[in-house]
Amino acid sequence: MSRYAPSEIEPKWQSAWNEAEVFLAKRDESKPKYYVLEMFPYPSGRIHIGHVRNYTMGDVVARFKSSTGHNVLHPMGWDAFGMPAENAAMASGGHPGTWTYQNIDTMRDQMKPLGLSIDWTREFATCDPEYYGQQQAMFIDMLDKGLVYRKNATVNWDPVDMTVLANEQVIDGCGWRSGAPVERRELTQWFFKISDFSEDLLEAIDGLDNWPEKVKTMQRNWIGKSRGLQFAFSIVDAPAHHDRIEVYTTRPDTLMGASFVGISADHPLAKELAAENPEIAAFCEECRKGGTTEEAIEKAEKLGMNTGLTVRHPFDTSWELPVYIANFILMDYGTGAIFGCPAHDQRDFDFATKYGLPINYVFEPADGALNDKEAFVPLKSEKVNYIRGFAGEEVQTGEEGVNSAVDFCEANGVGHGVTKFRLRDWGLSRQRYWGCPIPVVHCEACGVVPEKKENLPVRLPDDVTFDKPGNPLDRHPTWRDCTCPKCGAPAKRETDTMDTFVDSSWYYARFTAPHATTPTVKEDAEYWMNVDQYIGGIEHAILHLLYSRFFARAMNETGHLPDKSREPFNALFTQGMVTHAIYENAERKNENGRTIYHYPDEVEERDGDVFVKATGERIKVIPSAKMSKSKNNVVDPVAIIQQYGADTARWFVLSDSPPERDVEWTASGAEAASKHLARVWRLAAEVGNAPETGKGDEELLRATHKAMFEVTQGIESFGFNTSIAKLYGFTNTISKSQAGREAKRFALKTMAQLMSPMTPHLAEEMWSMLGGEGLVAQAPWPVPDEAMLVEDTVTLPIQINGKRRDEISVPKDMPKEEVEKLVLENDAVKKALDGGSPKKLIVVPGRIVNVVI
RNA sequence: GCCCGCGUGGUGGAAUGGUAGACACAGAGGACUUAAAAUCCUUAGGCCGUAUAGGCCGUGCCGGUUCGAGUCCGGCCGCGGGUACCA
Repeated sequence: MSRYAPSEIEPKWQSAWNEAEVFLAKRDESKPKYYVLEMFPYPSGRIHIGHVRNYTMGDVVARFKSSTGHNVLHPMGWDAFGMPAENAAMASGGHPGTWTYQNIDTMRDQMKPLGLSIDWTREFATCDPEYYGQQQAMFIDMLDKGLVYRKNATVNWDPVDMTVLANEQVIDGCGWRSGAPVERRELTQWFFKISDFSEDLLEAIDGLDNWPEKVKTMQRNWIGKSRGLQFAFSIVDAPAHHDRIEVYTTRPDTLMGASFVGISADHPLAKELAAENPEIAAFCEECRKGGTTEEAIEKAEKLGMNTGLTVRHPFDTSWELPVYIANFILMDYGTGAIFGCPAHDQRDFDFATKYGLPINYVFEPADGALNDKEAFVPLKSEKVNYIRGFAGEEVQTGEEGVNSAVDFCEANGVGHGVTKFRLRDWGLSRQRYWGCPIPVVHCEACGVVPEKKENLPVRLPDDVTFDKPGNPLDRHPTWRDCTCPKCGAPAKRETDTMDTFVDSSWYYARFTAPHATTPTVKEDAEYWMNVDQYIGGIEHAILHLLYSRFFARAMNETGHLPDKSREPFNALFTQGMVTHAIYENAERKNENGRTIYHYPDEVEERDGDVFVKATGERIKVIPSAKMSKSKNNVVDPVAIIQQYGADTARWFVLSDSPPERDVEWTASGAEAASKHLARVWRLAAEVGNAPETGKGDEELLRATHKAMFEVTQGIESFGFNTSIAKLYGFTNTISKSQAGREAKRFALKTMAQLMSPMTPHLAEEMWSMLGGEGLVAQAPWPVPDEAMLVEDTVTLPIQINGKRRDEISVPKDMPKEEVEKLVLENDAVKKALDGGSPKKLIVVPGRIVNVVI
């Protein structure tokens, strides 16, 4: 072979690894274990470049850890339940399962050529009955422990299709298929009691030392611990059943600025009033319009209706406040009722302005004047001057004001201080087919009864159709029919399936014993857990990671995970997303009136405008968005792999952009990556041409040790792009070096090792060409000799008043005084001083000198 | 709306509070070649300048802290992610 030929060497080394079972993970108490996990993919159909980036990063870590003496577990599986499979079945017939397993086969075939160091014997899909049956077993254990319960919750209801919609299926407040305005409707649903763990989940964040600060901040805010006051307003001329309205407030210090009380349209009082008053009933209906997302509710126009009722202010019974029903108050949070203080809350301010309610300022800036055109909402940590305060100092922080107000109210019999969390219980019911069936039975006599464990898995039926909207399990002629596990009487199965977040909340634990007949196996979980390095997208910062943290706790309490695994991920790295422009057809919609999106390779650019190649239709380009199948802006890496090889693709996705940052995908550069790898290969192939000994052996040796140090540092800190930059530099050094054969051979063998996590096939090829022993994948990582890293002289830049003017070269450990002397003799410095002496002379040893004049 | 990020040459980006632009892409110029491909070399933030002299400006915008700010603090602007049924 006379040139770099990835299509020949890549399959060759992949077989060599397979034969040597290099990536097979076996328990081995003699070595420290290391569990690397990348968030498993949804089998959407084809891998995209974001997958390549994600899994290559994990592979670099896995291979690096393996060569530093760790027993590595690096598995792969499929997050296989979910809506797209049902959508595909609706769009083109067929069964979601067939679609899913075909996608998995395709994607596995696309991934394997990448040469990832994965133990494929542990592969599973969450839609395998073997997996979801164990999930059902855990559900039953959690039900026994009181961690699961049923209550009412709101869903998006499509009144035309008579079906529940996912938030994604609500577009501009309307159902995606019917186009009808969506309503919020209550349904009895299953919940996990994640709120039992609010405090624990919050406090334990402090211990997550190797998690990104931003993720921890987001989780803290999401859990949202707040201290406030819960108290009741008594109602004037109270209707039957309701003499008081219980409210919760985080700002009791603003009680003297209250100007109205607002209740949710789903509040029991609102419902009672609606029953007698058609106008109120109509308004409550109006409030239920629109989707369930926080965003939709927050952004919707704030509407209220005066109920005609009034309540007494707790401090002054002659002061009456009107009671409004308002569309922005959620029954799910707090008590479903608030008091409004327009002076210090912008939303309340807008509401008060709209409905002509008074605005009474409670405090003003400690220095400066109020602007009464808007609410005054300072940080809670900021000192303010209370002009209508009732507890604590006149000038105090908002936080102090709140605490004094709670104490005062408690002392005066107005409610009590309570701690609340924003975090709500996790609703896991889905009215859909393609998910894990909730293993319970509804019996007329016994009520809700869990299925017997020996009857698990409760399998999804295969004979289902998707020609009608709604849940096929509900329509199935016989699947629901069963007998009560308790009394044996005829009963009906639950038709709700589980949220797919349940599937992904414990897969990391299942990988430690993927084919066991219990959810986990004690010894395996004990050995392999926790995940030492978890890698995934920042888009999962809250939901997936929080649910997983909860689930690990629940599994611990039901005996499926050891105590140490209550926090399952020791270290987390959130890689950036690969983004790409979205190409929206500007001239045409599809038959349902929906926007048409085009794939990147379907369009072309002409004179600054973008057109569809086939039809010439104009395209509206929406720049830089997360790659998403529904927007068709995914880039297929298979062509790159076929043209240049896996190593080029791997090298390319790691180089240039820092792993944590989003990257806008551009295809230019793959060619250059390939050229570079060919150059490195050539250097290795030509090493024999070098003379026996040469000039610069010592220099090359030093450069080699420096490369070991710098590349290792990059890998350890997830700076793969900088590691690669150093490898480019090292390549240039070798290429220019006049050193002899042995020095070059050593440099290139080191190069092979340092490149092996990123371009493992090329590394093996070089290793074997250069006479390396065994597989480079199993060779120990090169460790630099500290003595070779020390530089004798350093270049010190000289700044004058903070601007670089000159530089001097001095021995590395020259004392400060001598450096100062040298600096004062420097021409540029002398010229600037003009005979005078400097105001200040700053010498930072080994770094910089600054002369202040 | 709210929470969390990000913003540096034509482009991707580098830079423990210490020489801004490493390393690369695209570009320009050159060598080799009958030619091309491949390869190698040189060059490059902007402005002024005959300039490898010298000077000024420069990390989204405005201000602050510091001997020194891309980096820390405050306020804006723009973009991205999440917002509990997309995964």
